[in-house]
Amino acid sequence: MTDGVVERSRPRDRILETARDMFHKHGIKGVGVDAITEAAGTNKMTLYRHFESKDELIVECLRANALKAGAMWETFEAEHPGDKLAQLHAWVRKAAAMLNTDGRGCDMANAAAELTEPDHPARRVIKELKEAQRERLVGLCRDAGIGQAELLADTLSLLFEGARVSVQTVGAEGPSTQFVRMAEGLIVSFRGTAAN
Amino acid sequence: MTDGVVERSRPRDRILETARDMFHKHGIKGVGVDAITEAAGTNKMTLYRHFESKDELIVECLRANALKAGAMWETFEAEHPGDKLAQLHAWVRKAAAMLNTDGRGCDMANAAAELTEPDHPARRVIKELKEAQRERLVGLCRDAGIGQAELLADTLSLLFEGARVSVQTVGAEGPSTQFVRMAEGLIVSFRGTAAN
DNA sequence: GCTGGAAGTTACAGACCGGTAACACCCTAG
DNA sequence: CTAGGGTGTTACCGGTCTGTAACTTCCAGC
Repeated sequence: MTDGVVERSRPRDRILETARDMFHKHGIKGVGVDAITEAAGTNKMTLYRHFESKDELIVECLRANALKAGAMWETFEAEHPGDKLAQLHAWVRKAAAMLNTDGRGCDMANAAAELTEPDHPARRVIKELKEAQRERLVGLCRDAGIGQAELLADTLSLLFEGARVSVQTVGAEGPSTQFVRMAEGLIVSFRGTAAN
Repeated sequence: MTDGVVERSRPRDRILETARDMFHKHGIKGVGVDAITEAAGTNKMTLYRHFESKDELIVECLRANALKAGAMWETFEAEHPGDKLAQLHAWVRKAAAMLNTDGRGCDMANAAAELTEPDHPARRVIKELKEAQRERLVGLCRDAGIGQAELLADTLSLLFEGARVSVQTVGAEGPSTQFVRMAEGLIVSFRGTAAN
């Protein structure tokens, strides 16, 4: 499971999966289409039959990431049915786990750092997906009966985002080790405020 | 003041300044040495007489950035001599101002996102500079008489880091607008705890 | 004015990039 | 068995990248 994702499945799926993995590990500009197709056990022509350009492949990878991340929320609901507060704590634990298992930051944030052209197709997708992500967290906080749900959600989300870049810059032993403590403290503090 | 920093000064300084600006705006892998030297009003040979490689130029740019950021702290001390709490609030205001004036994130974080090779010379420099940055903020919190200075400093720093990536992904009208509110709230909250 | 070093110029090497053309192959649906 | 679409192969295009060689020009200090 290094870079060679060569299970037998349809070429398009292999390319998408391999590209996701390699973009995540080596950055978007750090990976060429040749390297992707080779690792996916196929060739460049096949890639360009399924994706009209590398940029479209990038966009598709980001969407696939978001889809996978969306599935995460469903496990929260499955593990704590109806208990929105427990689901929020599950989110915190899940976020902390990601900090320890993955030294690279958020793919969307990394992509935004790399793709600086203001009209790059990936930028609107990133914005769109990040806003959807925020809506979900806000909804969770609100349903958990927390006053100022937006503020808590935004704070937690900035904290997590910051923790991910911190892991990327100073490593997993830096300030990100305190993430759970910070997040739990915030939740307690916000629970104290009236839910008017 | 777009990309053409061609004031008359020594070529090395012009190259360094121009590279800093262009790396910041377009990303490291998004800028070639030819483009840098042209914008700096010089040529490639001169660049390679002063920097042994692009990687070394990158490292030097990061160090120059940190130097400039270090000067910021001195203005805090100059504007609020001895009043460490006021300096901490000045840091919050300054951070918020950066969120609104600069749509790109932290150069070190962006560089870490782009330069994925684990032994890239820039990575150790980034870690070193980020740790120094943290020490400064921790010191400020401690001198401001705040209990759990490390935890507050880390929280503020993760919040700020997260706000910068948020600006880069969803824009300045997203969650980052709440940064000052979050930060001030945290400071108040930590001031309440005993300084034992 | 002369000299020596810094800076500019041109050309090039070698590698890699994204993307395409033309053609051979294989495998499955009919 | 056959037809046809998906796939593989090879070669190529034009461009860009970092880095270097050889040479000229400029300019300050003596």
